[in-house]
Amino acid sequence: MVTEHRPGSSRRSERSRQAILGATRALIAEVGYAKLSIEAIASRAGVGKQTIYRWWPSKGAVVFDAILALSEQSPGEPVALPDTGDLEADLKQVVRATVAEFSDPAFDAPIRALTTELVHDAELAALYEKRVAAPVDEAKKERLRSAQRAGQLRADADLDLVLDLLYAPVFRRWLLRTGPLTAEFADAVVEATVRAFSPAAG
Amino acid sequence: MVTEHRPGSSRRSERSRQAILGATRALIAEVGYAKLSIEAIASRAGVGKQTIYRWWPSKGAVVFDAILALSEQSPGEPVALPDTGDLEADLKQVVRATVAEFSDPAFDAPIRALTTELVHDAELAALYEKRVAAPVDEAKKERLRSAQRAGQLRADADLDLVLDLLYAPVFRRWLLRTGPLTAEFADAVVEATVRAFSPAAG
Amino acid sequence: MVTEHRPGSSRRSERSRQAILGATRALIAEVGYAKLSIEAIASRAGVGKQTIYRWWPSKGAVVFDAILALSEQSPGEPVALPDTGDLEADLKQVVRATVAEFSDPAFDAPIRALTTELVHDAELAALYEKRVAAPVDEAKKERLRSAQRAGQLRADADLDLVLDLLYAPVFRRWLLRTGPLTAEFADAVVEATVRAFSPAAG
Amino acid sequence: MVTEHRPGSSRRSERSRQAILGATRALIAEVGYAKLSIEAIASRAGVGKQTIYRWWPSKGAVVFDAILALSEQSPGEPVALPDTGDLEADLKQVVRATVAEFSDPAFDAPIRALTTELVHDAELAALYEKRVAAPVDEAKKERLRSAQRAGQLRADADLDLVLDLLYAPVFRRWLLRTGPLTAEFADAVVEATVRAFSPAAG
DNA sequence: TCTTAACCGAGACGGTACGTCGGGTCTTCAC
DNA sequence: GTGAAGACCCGACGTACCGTCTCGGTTAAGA
Repeated sequence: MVTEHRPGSSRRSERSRQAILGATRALIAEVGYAKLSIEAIASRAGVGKQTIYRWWPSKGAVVFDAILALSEQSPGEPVALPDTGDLEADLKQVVRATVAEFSDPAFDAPIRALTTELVHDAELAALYEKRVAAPVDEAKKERLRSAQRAGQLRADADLDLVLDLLYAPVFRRWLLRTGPLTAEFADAVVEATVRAFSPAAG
Repeated sequence: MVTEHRPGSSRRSERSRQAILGATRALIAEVGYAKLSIEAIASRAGVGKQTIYRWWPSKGAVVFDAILALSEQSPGEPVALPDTGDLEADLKQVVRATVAEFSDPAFDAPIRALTTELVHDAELAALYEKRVAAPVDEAKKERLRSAQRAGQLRADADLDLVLDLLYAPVFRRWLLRTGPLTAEFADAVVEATVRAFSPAAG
Repeated sequence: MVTEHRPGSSRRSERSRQAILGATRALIAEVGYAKLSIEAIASRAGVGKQTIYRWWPSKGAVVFDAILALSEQSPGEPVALPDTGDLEADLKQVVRATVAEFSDPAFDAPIRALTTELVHDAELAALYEKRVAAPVDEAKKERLRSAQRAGQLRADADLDLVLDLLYAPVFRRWLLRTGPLTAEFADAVVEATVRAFSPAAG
Repeated sequence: MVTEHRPGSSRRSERSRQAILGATRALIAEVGYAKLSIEAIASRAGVGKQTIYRWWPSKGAVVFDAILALSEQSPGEPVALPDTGDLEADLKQVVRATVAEFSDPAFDAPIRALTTELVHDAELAALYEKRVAAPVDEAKKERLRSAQRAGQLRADADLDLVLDLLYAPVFRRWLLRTGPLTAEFADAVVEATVRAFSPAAG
């Protein structure tokens, strides 16, 4: 993957590809990202090293695909967020979900690994933005636009900024462990953000 | 360092220590964090590898000290933030300064390196929190308390939350390159945050 | 080849066969025998690897055929040696020719390669003996028998021994570079051998 | 070795050196020269690969040293050949000994390996000539000179030529397996050679 | 004339070994 | 007596080839 993967169009072995991605996920969980080696992935997957080097340019790219293969959206199937009409309640639900995901030990190690890759590889980061983040962000913005139409959010609010205010604090507390990452914290962030962009204010 | 460094109290060679930290900084800038090696540091510093292993437990710890040695506060000398009486203006000044620092190419590579270490090493992260972040955060909170006393900020505002709202968006945009990191962005974040915790609101 | 090659009797592509043998000779000359690889032969010959593996059992066998294809006798056409009636002069001529062949740089590398194969592969050596050496040796012995009839050589001389005395010193000097390989040396070897088996002596 | 080995003068580990040479000899006997790998030598010797690469430039050089370490003369202790006064009998004894050595399966594989190296590496061949062959040849020539003084050998005989006639046939039969390698063959070669250079003849 | 099966170029695959880099430990020697 | 120098064992790197195995695409027998 990394670039598009076209099933059936090449002689690439789908069996090997899945074995590699699976072994990569297993090893990240077992030994951590820093001690992950191509050699161990190949061995665990029952695959020659060359088969990895043939299809991925770097260890980071393998990790990237291994993790994305888990969360990849079915193409064309748009992400949908709850829209009960109550913006604050809906946002609390999704931010709490994010907090819960970050708190799940099964996700922690791989996502840290992925994040490390993105920090040091701008190209990979751009690909991640395009393939994963953008669709999700668009869904979130759509919910915010719905709130704008309902008069629950300033009409002139910069939606990228709103998303930053909502998610960056959660992301940073998780990444750097600078404070407790709880549902209460999620709620407080949402409340503050909604307040900041309330039509009544200002 | 990492643990306390007591100048003069041991037989440790200060000359070697400085050479190692300097070589580390130079190499991070030259070859990047990923390709930084203890051997290269020792060779560049004109030092035996053992001299590094004797005093630091890991490569991360060396990098940590190398970067901290640059920004270390003189002990006992508290950080002071501007307090003109205008909270929003004062905050814009300090957040803009943060943005400027992140935008400086000379700081970018080493800070990314340090951040990567903190992400994967909770112990180092705690030390960083204690030695670097806490004093600065305390200074920022002091400015916020001053604003509370002046009636420019809600008296019951959770100051940790306020700091998260102020700094996390900047940090995340820098780390993941998810959007432009400009003075305008800094201003917008400050305005939104101040609005969220304005005494008039809610 | 190695075993018989029957042109026309199979679907084997003569074009591919020639391309493989030619590429093998070219590569032995270019990179030497030690660095010769099947992949390189296939690539140079514009041939799939399988086509080589289909028809030859080992790299040695390909090299063997590649070199033999150069020197192969037309079947049925016996080798003939000069027979002027003067044994010593005739032998000097053929041993000098052998020395000249060994001294030709174009022959040196391939013959060393072939010799290495024969040293380590008894089966190939037997085949070489049968296909190449035996006919030539028989021609040489015929000349010696002629000399016996002419009373220039002991009637009871062991002809295999005579040939060993004549050729082994030249072969060894060439292979191990233990001394100068000149026409004078060839002459000296012939003179000593003829003397050793002179009817007058003993 | 290969170049001089100066015990005690460097930090080189004699224990590792001996383990490597021993493992090399064992593996040549077990799997043959063609399948001998540096990796296997290192593993068997309980040594890092780098320790081999640090001290030897090639696999051939290791093999060379491994075999030479067996036959190396004590420096200063000259080789002595039998001198009973009967040249032919004495020569038969030493050539028979050579035949016996070649026939010993324990020597066959390693000496073939060494010979292959010498064929393809002129530098190594020169070193072998200087370190091993020359002293032995000199001893043989001394015996021949003794025979010259005793009137059993032509005074003007080229001793290098005599040695070639004596040893090359044995060497070639062994290397290429072109005929039986027996004590009778050794005797016949000696008899012919002695005859060729008999003072009475010519 | 039309199958049809062997042969072909191509190259992916699971592997072994290469020669190099660097990790962290341990020893030696010069200052 | 410290500390630079660097040898040591080890693990992993990324590459080259090994010999096997499909893949489609000719191509030449024989039906």
